Amino acid sequence: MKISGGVEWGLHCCVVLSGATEPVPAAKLAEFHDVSPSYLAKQLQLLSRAGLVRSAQGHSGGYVLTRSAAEITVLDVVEAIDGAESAFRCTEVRRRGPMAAPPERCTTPCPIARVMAAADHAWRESLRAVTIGDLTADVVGTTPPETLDRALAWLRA
Amino acid sequence: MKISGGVEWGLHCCVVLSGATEPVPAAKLAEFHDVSPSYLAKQLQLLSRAGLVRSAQGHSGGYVLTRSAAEITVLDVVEAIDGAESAFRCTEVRRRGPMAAPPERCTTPCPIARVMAAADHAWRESLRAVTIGDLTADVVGTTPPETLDRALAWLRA
DNA sequence: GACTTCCTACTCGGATACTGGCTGTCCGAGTTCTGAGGG
DNA sequence: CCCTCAGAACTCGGACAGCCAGTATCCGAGTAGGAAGTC
Repeated sequence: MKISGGVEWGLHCCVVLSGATEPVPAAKLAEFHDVSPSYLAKQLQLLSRAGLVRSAQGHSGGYVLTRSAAEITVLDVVEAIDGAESAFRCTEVRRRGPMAAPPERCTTPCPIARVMAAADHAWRESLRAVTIGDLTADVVGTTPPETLDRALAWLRA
Repeated sequence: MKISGGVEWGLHCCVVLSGATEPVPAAKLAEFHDVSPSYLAKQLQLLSRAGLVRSAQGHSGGYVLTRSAAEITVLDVVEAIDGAESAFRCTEVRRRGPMAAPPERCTTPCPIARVMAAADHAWRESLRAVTIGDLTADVVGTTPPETLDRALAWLRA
């Protein structure tokens, strides 16, 4: 099991966007994080489709958050990029083979699927409890103000 | 993000093994679940390497649980087959690019990595709370005794 | 000087190749049971 | 009747191809800003 690497990029981009006041182009975000511009563009498109960011075309265009960073959870970003379906998919093994369970016995989900679904739920709830605003506050609280100003100035330039 | 399909097979096999009294060959487990024998053998090898099952070779050999089903957690099986490392891997994006954080500022993990690690921990704890014995008890409690007997007899034959 | 027009440059968006890991398969090494043969 | 031994069948274990999702990339469509020209 491996989560898409684009999730990390998307989260970093959201944190950066939460501090910016003007639209930030994808190319600038890519250079800021030193990652592939083309591939990062794909992740930003996913964020755009999910309605987390809005894109502005043309000169001085770029990406902006559609709502306050405190209103965007980490889970929103993860699901936008990595998909919302559970990592575990029950293939209904119990209905196969010589001892296949009859359909009338399968009204409730397989116990295994239930356990995996519960774990998946716990994972998602944990991610839902944290917002991009929380992440930004953490970064702001542990970084010298002059460094933050330099970064914002670099983004503007 | 997608979990290996072998995890589901491994869990089903552990439940079956918890009810068997004699070693069960991989081929029989595969036929019981109607899955590829060769591929299931691979998953059973992983369980064997993790020390969850013990293999017996030769005539009337097969696999047996090494300890009581109540002593084997679902997490044990998942980690044996899917690996124990976290699904999220921090690539230390903050240390790259023109605004790279200096090493002395990276004594604590990146906030993003911390959030993902916490979610991963919640997921694992949820899986650790359930044992194979719990799963077996669920199956036994919701299946007619005669069906259970037929299944055990089929395994023996 | 102000307005209109056009043009350029910049932006995103979707369509297109490539790669690593999961999926699926195979054959060889080792062990246990069985049966025959001899004492 | 018991023991020994050889054979055969069955088991696991690791090594070998195939396929799909994720990775990485590119070029075209569309738009905002700016400069030039005109009134």
